[in-house]
Amino acid sequence: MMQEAGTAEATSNGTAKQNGVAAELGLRDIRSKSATPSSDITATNLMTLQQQQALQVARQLLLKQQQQQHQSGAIKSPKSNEKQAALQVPVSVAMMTPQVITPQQMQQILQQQVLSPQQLQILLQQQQALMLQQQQLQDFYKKQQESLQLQLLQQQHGSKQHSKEVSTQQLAFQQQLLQVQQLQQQHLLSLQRQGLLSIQANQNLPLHSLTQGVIPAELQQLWKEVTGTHVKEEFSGRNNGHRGLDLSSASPVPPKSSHLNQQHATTNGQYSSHALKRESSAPDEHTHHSHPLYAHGVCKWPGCEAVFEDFQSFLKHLNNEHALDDRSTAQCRVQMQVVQQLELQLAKDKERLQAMMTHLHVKSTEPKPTPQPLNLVSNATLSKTAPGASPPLSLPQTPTTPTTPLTPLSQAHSVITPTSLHSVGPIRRRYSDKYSMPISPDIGQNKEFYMNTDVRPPFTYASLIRQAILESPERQLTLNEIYNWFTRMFAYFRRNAATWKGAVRTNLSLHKCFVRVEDDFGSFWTVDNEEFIRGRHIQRGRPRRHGVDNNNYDKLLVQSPALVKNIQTSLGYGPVLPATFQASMAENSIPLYTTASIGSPTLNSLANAIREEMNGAMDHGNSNGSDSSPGRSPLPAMHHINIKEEPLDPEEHEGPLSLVTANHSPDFDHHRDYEDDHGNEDML
DNA sequence: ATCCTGCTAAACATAA
DNA sequence: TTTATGTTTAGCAGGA
Repeated sequence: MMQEAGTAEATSNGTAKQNGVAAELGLRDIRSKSATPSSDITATNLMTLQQQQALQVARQLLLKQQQQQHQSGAIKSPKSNEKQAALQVPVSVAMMTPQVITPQQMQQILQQQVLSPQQLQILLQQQQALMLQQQQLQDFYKKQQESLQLQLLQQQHGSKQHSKEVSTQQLAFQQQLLQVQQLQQQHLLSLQRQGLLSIQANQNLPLHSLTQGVIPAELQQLWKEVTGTHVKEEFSGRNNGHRGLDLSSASPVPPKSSHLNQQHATTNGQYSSHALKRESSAPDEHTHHSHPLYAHGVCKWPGCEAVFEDFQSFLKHLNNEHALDDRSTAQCRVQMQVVQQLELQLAKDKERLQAMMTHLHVKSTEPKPTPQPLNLVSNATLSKTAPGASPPLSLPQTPTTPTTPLTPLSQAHSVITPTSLHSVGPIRRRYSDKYSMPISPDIGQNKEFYMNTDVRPPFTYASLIRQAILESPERQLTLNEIYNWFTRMFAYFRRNAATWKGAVRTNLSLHKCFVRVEDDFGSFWTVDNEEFIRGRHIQRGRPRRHGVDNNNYDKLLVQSPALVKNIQTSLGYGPVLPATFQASMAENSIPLYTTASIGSPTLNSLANAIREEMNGAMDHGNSNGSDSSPGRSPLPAMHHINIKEEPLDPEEHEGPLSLVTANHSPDFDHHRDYEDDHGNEDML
């Protein structure tokens, strides 16, 4: 798996939790058999990883040498399965973690060998003749598929960024870099390999694989050919095999390859469309049993994994099962999209990186329009321990190439100042905490960023939930829809589902601003903006009595859990204050940030108005902004709704405006009224 | 240091 | 019984 689903995600919080459940959501589909550490890499891990990979590559080379010796003479009967197997590991490893191996490293590694580069070159060529062909095909293909799926699903989980010393911006930068590197390296490696391949003699290129790293235009062309020309070709009884698209007609063609190789040699890793075309027109793709769709005796057609004894039967299968029909066409299209997606992603990320680099170098004070988190930088992994790092100045400003994973850090380090951003993301900084700042603008601005980057959004769950609900056409969502929104909008929430889903549920219950409504079709959640403004915090429930404070409460409650509610009730209301007063207290007890809305309706209105304004469009229809509004969110007119929960919560009325309702009887939801206790508590 | 708040885990309840 | 959905509480950690 690209990323260990269950890995205990060190939450910024420190409460390291490991829900093995993890990532069922976004990852569910990714069941690649090969583990790729490509993501979830901490900064430090990166280094070790890098080293390991270097070793792997080196090992790989050694292996090749050995084999070479044994075989004296590069004969390519890819039948030696053991060798294949032997090589398989290193190769795949190298491929799987391309993002860390820079060309320079490769070079270095090569040079470290006992042999001269030239020798190595030769060796490599021969070896490639032996192994790489199939190997590469398979691995690369796998890799492509996996990464694609991964991207589609979770748009790459950048790094995990546990380093708490880095500013959030740095992290964003780092992530960006990683992403780009990943993509670039993928590209690079593929090209590299293909380049190597192309050098060797007597080998025809796995054309199909080429397409995987090719430019969209090329793909387009290809697709055109497939969809358009192909039919004709079929009729003509000729198979101009288009890189794996020739399946329909792929008739066993008599081997003859040398000529083809020539072409490869000329292209040598460079794939001009021209070259591709010429190559593709060569009808002998499967000559050496090296059909791109056939590896290790298995049909590599997406979704197929049929096993075949020999190449012939595979071809038969190919023609029968994967002929040019709707299904195959669709699959092909998907594959193309996959590739295009990758290309696109790469282009995008490159651009983004460029912008970031530029920005950082220029130290421009202006916010860049780049998709990096604008306002706040999220990042959950950052911690305040960062102070040390905060004075970025100190760090060496080593100019580095984007290819080196870590450097960007230092670079970023040196340029990014905490002040440059709205705030240094402490851990998960809640964006909307102290101010009912709508998160929508921020989300909007950084939408793409959050969608693609595995960073924790700096918003509280409550804010996010609210956002999700308000974004919906009906301003109401079922729990499941809320889940979906989370996963859709944030890469971060594509894993550890059990954790955040639980948090979502908890928040829904806990915050008064979320109102559960039932209709004929089930239940859904709406937002009471009024409440949201007032005190989005633990309104709903009992007083917050845990923690250092409120010990008395704890004691009381602990003694008789069963009586908790009663006790609280009596404590809260009875003894202390008149109901009316309590009501007002309740209002006041709401955390300070709501001050504006407490007390006078006027103020509240004002606050509300402001908020409305800030929120812009998204609020319309909801609370009419009136203080006295039933508060109960936008009940959809269409259904028969039935607000289950505290339909007419007393507080509702007290609302901002006041002390009125004081007489909430403990009848309905005792605990609902406990905030009053809370208020009292404060007094106590 | 204290208090407030958000997050997470967990226990528990309930309905499908 | 299992699963999804809700509710409530405890404890931890960050921020003011």
